[in-house]
Amino acid sequence: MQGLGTKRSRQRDKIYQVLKCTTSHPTAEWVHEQVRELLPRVSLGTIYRNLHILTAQGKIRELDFGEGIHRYDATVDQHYHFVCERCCTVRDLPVAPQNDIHDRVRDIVPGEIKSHRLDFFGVCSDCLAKN
Amino acid sequence: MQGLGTKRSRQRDKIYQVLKCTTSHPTAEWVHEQVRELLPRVSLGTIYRNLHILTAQGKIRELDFGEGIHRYDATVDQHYHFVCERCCTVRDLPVAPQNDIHDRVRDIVPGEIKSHRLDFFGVCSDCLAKN
DNA sequence: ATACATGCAAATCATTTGCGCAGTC
DNA sequence: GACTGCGCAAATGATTTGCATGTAT
Repeated sequence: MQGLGTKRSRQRDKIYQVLKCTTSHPTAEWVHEQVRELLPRVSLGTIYRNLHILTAQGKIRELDFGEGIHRYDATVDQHYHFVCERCCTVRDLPVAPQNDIHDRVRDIVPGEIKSHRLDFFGVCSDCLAKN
Repeated sequence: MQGLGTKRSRQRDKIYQVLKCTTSHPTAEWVHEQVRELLPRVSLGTIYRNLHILTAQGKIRELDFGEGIHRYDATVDQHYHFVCERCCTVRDLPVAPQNDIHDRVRDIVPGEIKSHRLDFFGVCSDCLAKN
């Protein structure tokens, strides 16, 4: 017994590649559809299993914006998100971590802050243009 | 037909009261247990239906910290949260909205920012004390 | 050869919904 | 009395898991 994710598989390789090659933040379902084009018999179970393995390996990140559906992101360095409330697209924001924010709340936090999560919500330029 | 939430019910009143009287951010399950002590026959379905009605009325807020379970909060003005990674307790942080943060990313956001969400993660003082 | 990975189908788990009855206005 | 809300049980939808078989090392 060596552990999960120790042996390669065509399925996992493809799943990772799909995530690497998109700037959207897909759902497991969408990844499934993409992988299916190369490997028509992949099951959703395999997609989920591998998304978890890749997450555990730190190669991808699992996101959740409170719609009950997980999304996945191959950009693993800390970054923020901008969520369009109209089309639900999620975009990465290339900003350095604003860790000075911790100072603003340190006094009132009953404990030790390790990290934070910052998401912005609004309407993206695409949707603005459609008005 | 006047719409949902137009007629009062003992169940909804109690659900709201339970949320008002706790500083924790309970799950629907926990609310169910509490309400059950007064009304032993309430169903989980009723809890969910009313949590949605109260949310729609703006009397409570539905939260989600990415564990697949919703949590509810009777504090509806904008505020931040501190989540203890060890005991999963969620605490409100009494800080004014830091809307100047918008300025830091406005240039790089492809659209119009309307709001943001900021959560801090770490270890709460209770858990720190247990070491 | 051995342990990990897959496909499939069945199982979970939180949440939602349809329905007939009960409560509120 | 009309319409909303309830309890119950069945349905849903995303995700997980058991199992027999396939595959990488």
